[in-house]
Amino acid sequence: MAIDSTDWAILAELQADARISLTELGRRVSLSSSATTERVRRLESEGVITGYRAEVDLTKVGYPVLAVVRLKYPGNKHEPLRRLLAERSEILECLRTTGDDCYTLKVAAASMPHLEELVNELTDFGSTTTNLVYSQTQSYRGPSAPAAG
Amino acid sequence: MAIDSTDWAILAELQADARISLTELGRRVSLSSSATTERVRRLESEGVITGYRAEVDLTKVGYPVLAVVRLKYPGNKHEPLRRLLAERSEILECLRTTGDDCYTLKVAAASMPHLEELVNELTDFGSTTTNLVYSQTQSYRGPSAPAAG
DNA sequence: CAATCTACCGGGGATTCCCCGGCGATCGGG
DNA sequence: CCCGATCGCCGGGGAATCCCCGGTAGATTG
Repeated sequence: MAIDSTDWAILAELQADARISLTELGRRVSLSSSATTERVRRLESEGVITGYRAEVDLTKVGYPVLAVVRLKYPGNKHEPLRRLLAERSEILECLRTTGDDCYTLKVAAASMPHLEELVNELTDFGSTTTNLVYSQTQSYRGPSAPAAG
Repeated sequence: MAIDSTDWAILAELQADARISLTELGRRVSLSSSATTERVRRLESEGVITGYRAEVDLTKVGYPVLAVVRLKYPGNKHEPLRRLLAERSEILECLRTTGDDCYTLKVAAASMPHLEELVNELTDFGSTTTNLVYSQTQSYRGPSAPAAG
């Protein structure tokens, strides 16, 4: 259950490159491949590692427009919204938060008309605030080991 | 350069599970392993696939508090902020956007005092708006193939 | 039609994965 | 102290996979 420094090293390596072999991973964290395999399997089965994802350049696959949309949704019926999220793969991320704007979404669109269409669909649920993203100063990264203890 | 439906199938599989073997990937997209390998290498070298990341459960590694922080930063000196982003691994994501709040950050903290400390550091740069995240309705996903054309 | 290019397939040696037994350290009880 | 149990780790061997090679079918060009 507890995560020691070796586990953190494994997590760091797999967050940097999830496709290295278990042999290479073991080499980097100074462990045999079988011990490494055992630890990775444990981290997976305990739900510490929830999956391995390829990271795709949105611009190169035809979604050059990235926006943050905040949704103020006064109602209480969240099912239709969930359905929209499932249908619309352009909605990359949806966080339900405290505060006035109860949802914060990250949306990828192929063009401004496409973005407009997406925002229109969201506006059915409440008032929206849309901000275009200039750049991703810090591309997504996962957690790393705490400084001490 | 162009991305056909087979490429999209490969991207979908690798976004679902980036650690499957190239043989298995080829099986799923109905291609030989060598043709699959060639396509994956091309997607990597052209920058379509930018990397492979393990996805980690933040709560299970000691960061149960997730927040969206918007930063209104009137100045023009972005270097100190970039340095903070590099130092502070708790800042998972940082988007520079249009609008009044020119940065939107996603922050993971071990506790409320820890979050307070992080927000304090950000407040050095400008006024902040912090929203705690209840739940991640849509966990992060990448793009998928457009409906038609 | 010949030459060329592209995308694909199949093969074989090197590498890796996966499951097994065994070793050393730690811990609690006799 | 000694024993038995447990845990994490190591090493080994067969099976699967990776990686690089040549070869083939279809499209394009001259």
